[in-house]
Amino acid sequence: MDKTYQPNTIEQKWYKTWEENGYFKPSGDTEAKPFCIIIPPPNVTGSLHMGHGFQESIMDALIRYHRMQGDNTLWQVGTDHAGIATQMVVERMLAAEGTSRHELGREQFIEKVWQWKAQSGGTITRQLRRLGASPDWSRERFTMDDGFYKAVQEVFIKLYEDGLIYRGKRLVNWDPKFHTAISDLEVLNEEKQGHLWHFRYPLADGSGHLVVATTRPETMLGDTAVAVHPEDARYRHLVGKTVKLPLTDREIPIIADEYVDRAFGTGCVKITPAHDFNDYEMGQRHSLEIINILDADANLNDAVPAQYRGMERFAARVQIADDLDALGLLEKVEPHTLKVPHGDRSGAVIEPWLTDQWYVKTQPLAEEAIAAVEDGRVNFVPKNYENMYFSWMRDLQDWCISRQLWWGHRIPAWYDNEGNVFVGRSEEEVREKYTLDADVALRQDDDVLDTWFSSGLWTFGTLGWPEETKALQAFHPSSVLVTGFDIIFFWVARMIMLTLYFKKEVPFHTVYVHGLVRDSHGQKMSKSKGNVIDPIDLIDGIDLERLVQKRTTGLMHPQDAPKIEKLTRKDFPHGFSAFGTDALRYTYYSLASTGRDIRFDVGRIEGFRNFCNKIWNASRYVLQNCEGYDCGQDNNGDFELTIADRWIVSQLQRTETSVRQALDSYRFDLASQTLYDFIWGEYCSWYLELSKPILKDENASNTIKIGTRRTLIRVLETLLRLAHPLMPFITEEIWQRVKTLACATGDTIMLQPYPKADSHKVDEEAETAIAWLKQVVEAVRNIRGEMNISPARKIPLILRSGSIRDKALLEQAHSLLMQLVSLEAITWLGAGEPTPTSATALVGEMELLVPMAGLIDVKAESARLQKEIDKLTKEFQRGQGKLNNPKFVSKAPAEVVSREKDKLAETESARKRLQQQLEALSRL
RNA sequence: GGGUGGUUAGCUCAGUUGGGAGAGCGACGGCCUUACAAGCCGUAGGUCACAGGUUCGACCCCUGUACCACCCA
Repeated sequence: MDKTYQPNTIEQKWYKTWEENGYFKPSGDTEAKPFCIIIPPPNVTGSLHMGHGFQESIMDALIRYHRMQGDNTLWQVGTDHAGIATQMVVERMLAAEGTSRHELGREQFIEKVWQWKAQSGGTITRQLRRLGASPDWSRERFTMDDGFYKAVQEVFIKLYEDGLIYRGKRLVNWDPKFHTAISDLEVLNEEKQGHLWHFRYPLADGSGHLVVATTRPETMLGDTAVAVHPEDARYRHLVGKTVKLPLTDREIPIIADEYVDRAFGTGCVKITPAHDFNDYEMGQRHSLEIINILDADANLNDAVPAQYRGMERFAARVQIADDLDALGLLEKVEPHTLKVPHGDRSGAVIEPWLTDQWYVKTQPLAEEAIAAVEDGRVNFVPKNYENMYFSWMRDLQDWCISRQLWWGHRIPAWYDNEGNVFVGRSEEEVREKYTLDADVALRQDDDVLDTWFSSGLWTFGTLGWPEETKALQAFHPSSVLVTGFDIIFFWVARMIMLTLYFKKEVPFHTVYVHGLVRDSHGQKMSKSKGNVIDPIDLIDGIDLERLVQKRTTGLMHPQDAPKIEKLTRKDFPHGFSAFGTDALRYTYYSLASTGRDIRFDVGRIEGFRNFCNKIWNASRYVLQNCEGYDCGQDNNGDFELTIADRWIVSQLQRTETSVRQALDSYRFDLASQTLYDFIWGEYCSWYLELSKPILKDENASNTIKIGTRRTLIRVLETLLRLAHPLMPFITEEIWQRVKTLACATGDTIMLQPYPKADSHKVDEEAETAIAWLKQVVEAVRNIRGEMNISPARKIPLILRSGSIRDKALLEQAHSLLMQLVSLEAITWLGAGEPTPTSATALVGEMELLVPMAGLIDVKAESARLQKEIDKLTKEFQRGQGKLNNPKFVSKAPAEVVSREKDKLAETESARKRLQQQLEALSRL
């Protein structure tokens, strides 16, 4: 093995092997438990960001964990056509080429999109492979492939036939940039500083005026009423009268409605049913006229007086305010903060606009979907997301599913010239179904479906539905959905609704919700902030100049480049070294505590790269000492286990239990921590060191040496399997080298059984023995360290006042101790023998003495002792305070009290001994 | 305005039935020790946001406050 761990040389090699050998496919074992994860489909033309990296790493850990447990495991993979996002990208490309989709026409445009997909569609799946993700690539799906389109059609038609999809003219959220309707969820409300204008509307009878307050003066041209609260004494007498709407020749009524907030503005509001959701509702209640004054670009249309026609909406706002002012109708303008709706993709200010759209009636679907979570058929992890889900589901509006886009699933509906609607799989089927003559002209709906409509069918659509396939039978419902909280409404809720309706079962049993990946300062990663980290750069490494370049090119606001460059140079003065996939994945896991966002700190990935290196080198040590030797491969051979062997095996059992427990409860952070502690803290730091004296000892028996090698190699082999779901590459690379020595068979670690604790191997005797040994070692090391005794220098150790147990333990550990702390001799001081002046430490009742002659400075040792004594004194006082409290003694459980008493006695005894030692030193 | 999560070492974070505050990174001191300097050994550093309450005992449970983040209206 190379001396240093080089991830790049092993990762791609193993991935290729795995994929070529079909290891990612389900075992197909129908007796085994099924385990299935359906990937949240990334945008087909997208590229991997930190959020993906995190999410895919979690899924892969679960998949590998279950696969190793022998489950019939499927990770279903696929990509999403991402309607708006993809169309936007292609339109931008066309614009750069000086053309547009309208010039190309629908068919050619869609052809262009497919070309773009063919060209850039492989990026994300290639990157998934770099992460070590192990989905069954042979089953890869795309939301626009033929089979999936069939599922989408079936669902649309069935819902339509069942009366759950309808077409209607309503106010929708209109995106004037993309010229499409969008759903409520795709609208982001941003707080903005604006104004509140107060305008006078003259009463038609000439008896005065009303003052209305509005944030959107331009819509006044579409006002069809003025509303006041029915109990508002200021205005009650005016209800039923009319006002003359300024700038127009219309008279509009004054109405009373509970919805009016008396405290807002003047308590009089203008009502524009065509351009405000609340006003629309009120218009319905009062049968008001609806006057649409905007066109698809959100410019004023021909329904307004001539001088405003064609005017841009925000220009019109200023103009109308000015004109009213000129007429003396502007009473005042106040600063006002308001929520302005924006399209999540376009960023354009959204207009409520009256159009014909398709809707899903959600309430009947929601009821069952709520019940499924209430009764535990679907569980959220962490649990508190269920409340978020409930509160949204209980207040669900109908879902607008039509989009005025070209890229997507075209709505399977046709119209005749009279505007009658026919829904079916194709024009032919529609003609047959509705017995339409050949001479009836039919035209298909131009719109496509919301991308989330098709994503909603993802769990069963990818498995072959509407065919009753074997995969569908075996793997649906899926086991776990791994997703971010941000798409619980967009996707999770809709999947639950649609799947329950069509499959009569839930799409998944568990929803694991992870947090957002942020930068180390807690900022969201975004191109415009220039703080994006590309996971691939962490794997392969990138130098500072290339990183700066990457972050500062293609910016929406090029003027930010210097700021971004400065920040980048400050945060990452050396760019990133090539940390490798395993280190990256391990970092994700270590940060994956539930219910909070994660701040990605590059310092941590370095630590885990070092951890990989540690495993690498430990394995080198083990192999050096095992290859070519008898490691007990012959299970019947003679071998003998030392206390250290029994101890590490015992610790391994406990680690196996904890890691499994952590993975079963989605605590990847705890799993990674537990493994790290065991591998580095116990196996490497202690066990490998403990093995050295034995393997080097020429007097040690062969059976003991075999036992040690056997333990070295078998514990290593086991921990590789234990770690494999988290760090697939390095574990495979090393496993291939150790498997034979450890008597494992098989072609890949991927398909080995996942380690399971054997409670018979838990050995408390060995654990106490090694715990004692560690205490002694640490006490001597402390003296060495504090006294600056060179590690190379051998020192004598004298023991005094030990118990029979101490003596027995020493007997057992004598030679190990000699080596571990580099001693020249260990001697027991007999009763009455003179004590040399020494540095002192305590292990229980036993005193450790390191004679000072030539080694130790009295002053330094006195200071060290004093520090120890101070610590003990504090502890003593704490304990004494507790025990002096009669309430504690009478009310606390007896075992707590007695533990406290023992502790106090120990502390006091230790303190006294050290005190004596200190006094002895001061007499010198 | 309603809701959720958070506040623990300089930084990033653990801390599950309430009973002596932990890790990694960073800092400081010492080591090229035959697996590993991407390492080893040692050390320092915390009124667990604040204020009350419950309790013999609170980082943990309850109430309130402040600040941060996010969701919804």
